[in-house]
This record gives sequence, C-alpha cells and structure tokens, in this order.
Amino acid sequence: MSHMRYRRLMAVDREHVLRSAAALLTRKSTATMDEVAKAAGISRATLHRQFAGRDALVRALEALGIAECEAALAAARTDEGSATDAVRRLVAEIEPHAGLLAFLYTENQLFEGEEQNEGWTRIDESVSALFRRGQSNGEFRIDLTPAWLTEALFGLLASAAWAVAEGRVAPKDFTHMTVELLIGGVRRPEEPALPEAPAARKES
Amino acid sequence: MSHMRYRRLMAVDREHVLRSAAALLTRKSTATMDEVAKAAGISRATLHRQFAGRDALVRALEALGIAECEAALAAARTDEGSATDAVRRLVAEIEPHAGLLAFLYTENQLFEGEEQNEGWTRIDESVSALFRRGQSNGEFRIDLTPAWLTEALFGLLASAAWAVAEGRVAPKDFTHMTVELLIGGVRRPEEPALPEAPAARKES
DNA sequence: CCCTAGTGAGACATCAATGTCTCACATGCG
DNA sequence: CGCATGTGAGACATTGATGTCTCACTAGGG
Repeated sequence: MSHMRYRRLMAVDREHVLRSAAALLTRKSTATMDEVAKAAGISRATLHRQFAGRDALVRALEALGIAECEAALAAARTDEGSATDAVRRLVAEIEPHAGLLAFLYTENQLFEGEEQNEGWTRIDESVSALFRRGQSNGEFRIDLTPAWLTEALFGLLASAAWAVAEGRVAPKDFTHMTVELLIGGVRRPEEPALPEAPAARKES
Repeated sequence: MSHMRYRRLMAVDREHVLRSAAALLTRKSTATMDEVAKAAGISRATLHRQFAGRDALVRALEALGIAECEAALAAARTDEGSATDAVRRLVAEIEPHAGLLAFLYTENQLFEGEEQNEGWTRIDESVSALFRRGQSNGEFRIDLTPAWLTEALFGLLASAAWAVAEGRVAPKDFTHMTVELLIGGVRRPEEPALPEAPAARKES
C-alpha cells in the first residue's frame, strides 16, 4: 500500500490481486482466470500481465502462504514459554490465513511434482521442532510422531477453515476449537477425585 | 465378483472400475478419463459406457464413499459400549477407505452446489450423535460442538490418508495416530501424583 | 498541453479434455 | 459354425479455459 504512490498511474496492486484470488479460490478452487480477474476488479489481460498464467498465480499464492506461515511462526515465538502455549499462539497467528492454507492444501498439484517448494519443508521442520520440544519437556505425549502432529495441525486448520466457510462453526470459535482439540483431544479431562469438579474451562 | 459369471462375455466389472478409479484419483485427483480407464484396464470407450462422463464417475465414487461410511458406521456399532471405544471402532472401520474419503474431501465441486448428497447429511448426523452421546455420559468434553468434532474426525482421516500416501507416517500407525490424537489430544495425560508413572500407553 | 505507461475490452488461435461415433474384433451361445 | 453382444482402438467435433495480440482510452508526469 504505502509504496503504491511510487508507482505511476493506477498500477495494479499485486498484493490486492493475490488476496482477492486467495479469497475466491478458497471458496471455489476451480474458478476461472476470468473470475479471478473480476474478483480482483481488473481485466483478464491485466491479470495475465501480473501472473503469466494460472500456474504462476497458484505458485504466487503458494509463496504467499509460505510467507504467512513463516511470519506466523516468527510472531508466535514458538521457542518461548511452554510448548502448549506456543501452539496456541501459533494457531492464533495462522488463523487469518487458514483459508488460503486450505486452498493450497487441496491443490495437490503443488505436491505431486518432485520439486515441491522447500518453504514447506522449512515450515514443517519448525512446527515439528515445536512438537518435539513439547515432547522433550514432558508436556506432550511421545507416542505420536512430530511429523504426524504437524500434519494433523494443518489438517485441522484446513478443516476448521472449511467448517467456518460452510457455516458449520462460528468464526469466533475457530482458534479455540482447533487448539483445544489438538491439545486436549475430545476426552473430558479426568478430575482427580474432586467432589466438585469444574466441568470445562469456561473461558470462551 | 461372484455374479460376474452371470454376465455374458467379459463384461466390465463396475465395482472393479470404481475401485481402480478411487485408487488412482486418490493419488492424482486431476487424472484424465483416459488415465482412469487405463488404470482400470479398460478403454476409454468402455469407461464412458459405464459412466456417462467424469461427473457421473465422481458421483458414483461419492455414492461408494457414502456407502462405505455407512457400512463402517453400522459395523462399528457406534451406539454400543463407551463412546470412546465406539470412536476407536469407527476409525478402524473407516481406515481402509480413508483414501477415497480424502479424495472426495478435496472434490469441493461436490459440495458447492445446492443439491449435495443427503448421504453426507445422514453420516454427519450419525457421527455427531456419537459425539453427543459421549458428551452426555461425561466421556467427552462439552466445549467442542459435535459438528466440529465430526468435521475434525473426517479432516484427521483425510490428513492421515495423505500422510500415509506421502510416506510421512507408517500405514500401520494410521488408526492409532488418528484415534489417539482425536481422543486424547497431544497433551501428555496428567499423572495424578504417582511417583512411578507409565510414560505412555505401550499398547501399539 | 502533449506524451507515455498502464489498463480494459475484445478478437483470435491454441490446447487439452471430453463427448460421440464408427468399425473391426473377440468371445460365448445356440 | 454363424450370430449377437460387448469391447478396444481410433477418428472427429465440441467445449471451455487459456495464451496472445491489437487497439482505444485514460490518467498522470514533464
């Protein structure tokens, strides 16, 4: 935005185009280049000037998703405090971009080739490291591999994004539901012989 | 299979075609009708005689997935015993078909229309009922809605199918990882003041 | 005020997947 | 041994998305 003034004329805001495309493709992953252009408020010609083709657009979205994941990882400071809280922060940071993630998740075209973006590898390793840390310090169970926990985290994020988009869960519950299921599972926490037990954490 | 002999000539086994298509599309969801035909060992013409088009094929796969889910629900007897064990049985029953489920999951074309197959609705309700039962009898926490838990279950199944297909987790761990994460979450179960605590359930 | 860069609109060719058709062939049946 | 049925192979047209190009227009800079 801020650098827009430096461009001559009403140059297309590449960032805005990407956001629009992400929002549209999240809802309709088969959307046409024409639809993407209209959603961004530009013509197909201009869209094609920015992104050489649908493939280039998807790649750009992938890069955007990777950048946002890495930004979220940095902002969540996953190496500070308890691993549990770090996971909470991480999910909260990623939440706004879960829609894009869900879209990329289904774009298996990105993964079936040999040359899959190394960015995902780095992200996977960062998240895995977080789970490994939690296992090392006794917060997390050790019978679930960090690789699986990482997969599950992104899977739950995508599921939550879908569920919200479909109106099956309230958007405000996104983080809570994702994080709480991942952290604590569905089982009701056992109450160690307390006659009066708090049913569940009331905090919304 | 058994009724094959009743067909004249080497009539195409519709069931076999569906299975092949499911297996292929699970790996490469953009596979061409020609590829699907080759994978099933038949010609494109014959494939097209069985399924009027790609759309019809996907619909048939959807029906197959629904049927398998309902069969799994029935076999798991989700209304017997503890809800926790019922979830375990359900995941174990669905596991063999998780690949197909994962494919259908990404085929959002199936859901964006207005007329989405009511079979999914019935399945959702059955699974939701199971979670609701677990909440009613105190096994499950009540701050996560049954709708979300249902979404999460299928999301985790799809994630696990992907992770196995990509070789990130061992196929034999599928059920355990899915079920244990869903049931217990990632947090290590608290050990109520036992000096010598079993680290984690050893049972594989 | 003129010039230039960037845009929108549309025409046009291309390309891949698909739907449709024909025809030869094989196999089981009578 | 013919016949009928279902199949494989391929040709062909269609369709929809895409890539490419031209051209007029507009808005800002000099």
